[in-house]
Amino acid sequence: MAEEYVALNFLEQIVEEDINNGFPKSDLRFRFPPEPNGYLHIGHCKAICISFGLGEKYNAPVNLRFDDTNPSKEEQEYVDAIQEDIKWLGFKWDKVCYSSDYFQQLYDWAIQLIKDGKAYIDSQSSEVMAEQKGTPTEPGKNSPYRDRSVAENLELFEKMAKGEFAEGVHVLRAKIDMKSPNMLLRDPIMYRVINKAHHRTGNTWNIYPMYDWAHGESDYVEQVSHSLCSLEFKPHRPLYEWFVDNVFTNGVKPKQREFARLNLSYTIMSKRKLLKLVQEGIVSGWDDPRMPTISGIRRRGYSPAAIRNFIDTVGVAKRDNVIDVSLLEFNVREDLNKTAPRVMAVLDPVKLIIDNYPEDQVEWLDAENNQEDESAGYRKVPFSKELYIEKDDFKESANSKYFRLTLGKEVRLKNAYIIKGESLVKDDAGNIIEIHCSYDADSQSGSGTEASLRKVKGTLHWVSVEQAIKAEVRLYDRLFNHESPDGDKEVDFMQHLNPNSLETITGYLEPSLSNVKPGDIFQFQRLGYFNVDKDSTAEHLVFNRTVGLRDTWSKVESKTTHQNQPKAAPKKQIPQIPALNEIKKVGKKLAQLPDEKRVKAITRIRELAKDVDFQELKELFNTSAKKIGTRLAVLETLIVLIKFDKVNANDVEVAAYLEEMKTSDNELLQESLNQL
RNA sequence: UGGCCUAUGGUGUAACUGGCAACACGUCUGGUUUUGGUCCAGAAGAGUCUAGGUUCGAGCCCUAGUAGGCCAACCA
Repeated sequence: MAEEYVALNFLEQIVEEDINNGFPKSDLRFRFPPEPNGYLHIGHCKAICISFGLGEKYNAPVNLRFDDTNPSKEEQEYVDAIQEDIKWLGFKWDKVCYSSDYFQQLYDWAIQLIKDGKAYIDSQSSEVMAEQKGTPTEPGKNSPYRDRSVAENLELFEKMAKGEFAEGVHVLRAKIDMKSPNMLLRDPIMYRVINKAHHRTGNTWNIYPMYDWAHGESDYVEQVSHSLCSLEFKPHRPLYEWFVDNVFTNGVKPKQREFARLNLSYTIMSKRKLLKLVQEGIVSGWDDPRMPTISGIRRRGYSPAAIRNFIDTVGVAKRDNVIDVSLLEFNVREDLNKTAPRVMAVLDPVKLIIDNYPEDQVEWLDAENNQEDESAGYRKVPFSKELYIEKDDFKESANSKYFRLTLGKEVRLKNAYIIKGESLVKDDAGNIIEIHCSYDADSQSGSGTEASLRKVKGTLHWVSVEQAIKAEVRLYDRLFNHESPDGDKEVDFMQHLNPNSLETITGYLEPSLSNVKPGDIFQFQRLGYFNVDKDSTAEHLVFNRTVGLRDTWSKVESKTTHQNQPKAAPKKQIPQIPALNEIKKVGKKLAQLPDEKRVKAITRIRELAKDVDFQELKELFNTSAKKIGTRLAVLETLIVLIKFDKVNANDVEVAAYLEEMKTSDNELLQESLNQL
């Protein structure tokens, strides 16, 4: 009977609660408010999915509103790109709006605030104003212009609007509270003079509203019910509400709520920094497939469904987070696996010659397009005496873990025959230039013969040398080789660029791929997903590697054969945490650990203990008796400090503590005490 | 030295008015497989930042700490 409870994120809970409190469902309205000063990136996808997702969930309208209040940074190019990106993600907005649509209304409201004595013209330099503003720990001081007469304010404001003043001479400020602990409430600027043409209003205005003034009022004009933004706007909320409250007459009063933005490991999200990559030519443009921009990941071959699933799985909450890129990649593979046709392509070729195959024969064999989707059907692939296979798929000698081609062993050629390695041709330098094999003519795939049903361990992909078509293949790797490229305060993010983020090679493809169009996506079997780049032409095909397949073999391989080689990818950086914190962490579960592990953990604690400050440790002296693990860790740490003469065992507090420990009947504690 | 926010396995998110901490990714086993992919079965991994308190009972409530984030642009 009871309705099944579905977990809601905290924003959905807020909406749900409002509805339960009588807010009419039909008044629900959301908005996505990008500033058109750059391209949207994967982080924006979260914001888009949240607001548009709520719109879909409650069948409520969602406005796309360009927050275009600063003509010195904003451009039409971005407006267009943003619309394209949102459409591509599959969302539909109710109206396209612009903050600039409300410039007149905002101006009128500003005049009203002046008349109400709630806003004034300040005529000081920005430096002086900044000084008067105080600091987070000291209150600010009132501007000498704070009590200008309404008439004078009105006159100056009108002249500002008409362009009679140069930039920086006067600003309009809200009269709130220069002593507020919230810096944003210390008489924030509402308008500044900017003598630049606006991409939509041209030269109509010489003053432009600041974000805080424009944003809440725009929400109110549009009757947005829930205005959702990222956490850094939390301190703006009181100001948002102050502005709305001071113009509100009727209708819906919009409500701002904040969520944690998305961060991705090995990625930067700052528009400013992304712009730098573009401007310095590190990448080919905003849509370079290595960029985290929506246009970049689109060009890379990521699908809208994959991205929406990804955003869904990361969830919405209020704490800072760093999502592992591998989760994004998982979602991409998951979606592409269902839809991408399979083809064969060899990217690092070596010639394979079938000695017992007729010289000039070409067979066109049936190949299944997608075993995940029966309706995808079959295609023909040419088979002949001379093929290419991947260099990696052959080893002269290998252990039993290696399922691929070696001399004397059989493997299956995908969609074709079973072959056996016979001999090699090498050049003077000892490089393998030809692998010779024999094939079992009765073993053709799908023929149903006894030979064809034989189990062989490995299956290789291949292409026929004669019919193969060449293509440029761009192999991408992460743009940065640091988990948090801009999280490092000492090192500039540019220092963390991965010099090998793009490798361009020539690949050999089966001929069915000769008629592909930009955007088409395939699985190159056993290699990964690849899509056709927009640079591709009929004469010169260009493929991007979207993402590799999950590769269990590389793990096995690096474990067995490459144990001594350093890892290609840098090890995950473990942030340095204070010794005592780690001791607490290790210590907590100490009592439950099996003996062997506990010995290890204690060794670790003893190492860390040297760096612990006694004053800090002391605070843990009154750990409750039942928390044996923590007590044990504290005791061990203390003993180390005593041994290093950093603490005197006869110190009153120490002695008392040790006495207390002696009264415990816990064996582990007693064991530790025996060290003394 | 101020204000605000946050703290749950390696990562991210759950746990509805307090009731045996769940799901996904990742990791590890095993099975299926003409992709070392997919799929299937299973396992390990946190006792919820610390110390107190309230309660029969706390991840949820209270207090005090600690750690991290945000806030002093005529940016958004």
